[in-house]
Amino acid sequence: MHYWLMKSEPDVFGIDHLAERPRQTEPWDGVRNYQARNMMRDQMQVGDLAFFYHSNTKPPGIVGIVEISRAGYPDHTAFDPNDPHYDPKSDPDNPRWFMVDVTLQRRLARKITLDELKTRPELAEMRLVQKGNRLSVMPVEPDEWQAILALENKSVFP
DNA sequence: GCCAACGTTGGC
DNA sequence: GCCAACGTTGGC
Repeated sequence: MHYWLMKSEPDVFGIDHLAERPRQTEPWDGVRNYQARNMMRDQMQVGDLAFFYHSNTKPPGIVGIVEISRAGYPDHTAFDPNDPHYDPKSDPDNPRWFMVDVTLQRRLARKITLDELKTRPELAEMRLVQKGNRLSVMPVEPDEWQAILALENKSVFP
């Protein structure tokens, strides 16, 4: 059992989109970063939980929790020349990119913003708040996971 | 829209 | 194997 954080731009695919999908489940496709791929391919397991993070929006932050409902399998969008995530170097016999399926578990009671996470001393080591971080899929330590959940029902950051 | 901080590519 | 050029991410 591992904890994760997964970023998506709400204009492209946000938590509202996930909520509208059949069984509230969707493949997490289009990831084209090797570190992120390795985690999805090798480490994510069915039953793992991940924070759903909205990036490139105002303000960025965590908006929900998803469960990994299918472990790593080839990202077929890499095989489709008409797909924006097409990668000619990936082929079905030797796939380069992998994805997992995520299922919405619940929305958070409120958005926990990046700004708020940055103010918490207990989260100072979190990957998300480190300078220059760009990973779209990253591990979350169990104590960080609990610390973030504990913020959910506190009054909104002043 | 800007741009810093990466990550990838490809010539050499 | 180095590294300059280029492309992308994502906060601001």
